[in-house]
Amino acid sequence: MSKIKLDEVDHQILDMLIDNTRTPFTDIAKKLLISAGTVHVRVKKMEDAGIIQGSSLTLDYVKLGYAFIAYVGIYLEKTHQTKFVMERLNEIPNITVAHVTTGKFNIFCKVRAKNTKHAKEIIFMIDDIEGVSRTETMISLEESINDKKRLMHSIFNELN
Amino acid sequence: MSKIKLDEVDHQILDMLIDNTRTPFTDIAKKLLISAGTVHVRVKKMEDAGIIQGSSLTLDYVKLGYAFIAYVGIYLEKTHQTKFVMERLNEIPNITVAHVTTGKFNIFCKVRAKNTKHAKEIIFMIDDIEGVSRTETMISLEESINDKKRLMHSIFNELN
DNA sequence: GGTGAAACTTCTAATAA
DNA sequence: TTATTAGAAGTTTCACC
Repeated sequence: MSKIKLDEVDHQILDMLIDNTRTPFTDIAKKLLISAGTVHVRVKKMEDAGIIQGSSLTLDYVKLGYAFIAYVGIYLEKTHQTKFVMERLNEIPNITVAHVTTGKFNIFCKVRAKNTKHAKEIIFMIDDIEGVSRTETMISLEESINDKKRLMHSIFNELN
Repeated sequence: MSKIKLDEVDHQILDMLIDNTRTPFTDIAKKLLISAGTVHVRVKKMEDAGIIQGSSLTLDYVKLGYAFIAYVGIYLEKTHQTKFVMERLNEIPNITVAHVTTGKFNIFCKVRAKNTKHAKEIIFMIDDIEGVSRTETMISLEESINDKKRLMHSIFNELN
């Protein structure tokens, strides 16, 4: 939790690990002309500081039969039960992320499903949550994910 | 790219790796009462099949000074230059994901920024893209990310 | 398919600079 | 803070089920 200043070496380490978390520390060390022990200490420091929260696999959901993505905007009834609805949304595994938002919608979430029929079921589940007045669905026809590295580079350049 | 059937063992392996990609194969092997060699072969199989696309770090963007999230709905001009606009969006590192959608908006994207002022700059950049007619911003006041594991369990139970 | 062991590679913590 | 080093630990291959 302590404050931490990332230097160019930390940046390079993150840069390699963000692409492949299993990159051997010895490889990183070789490339950065430092020792593997140093890489180890640096990574640990960033973990302890909470900058690195963890690591996860990137799975191909399309190959797993989940090719359908939609965003659902949720309008709540006047008696805003935002917290309650957010909790219910979190119980649906197919809702990968939910946001309380300003603007048109009160809540906004991303749905991942097998197909249209399956998505319909999930959207009906959302409609059925107490406090939800109406929903508006936007179906994704094409998804383009930006490389995490690019945001990181942008962040890092500003931190200097 | 070949078809692959995931069994319970594969599922358990993914289950452990999705939480921490550096979980030693020996640990997984111990827990599943199989050999480390088997874990290795299974993981490789899933990588070769493309189910596992890769691994990445989860960074704490708030700690990195990027606490602002917004979704931006984009209306295009009649002469839909969807592809062109998507490409321009992908050049902005702060746009983490963009979707071509049905519904109100033509394109829909997620913006990660330092603060309101910074977000404004990014939204202006979007507005300035040729072919963009108008944008509508929804600021996230609260983000709730669902555990990847839960979607995976749901997917896996259906695959049986 | 899986195993177990060998050979190889990597990690990690202690010591030293 | 960083480097070195050496023992511990993990990975990967392969001959054999």
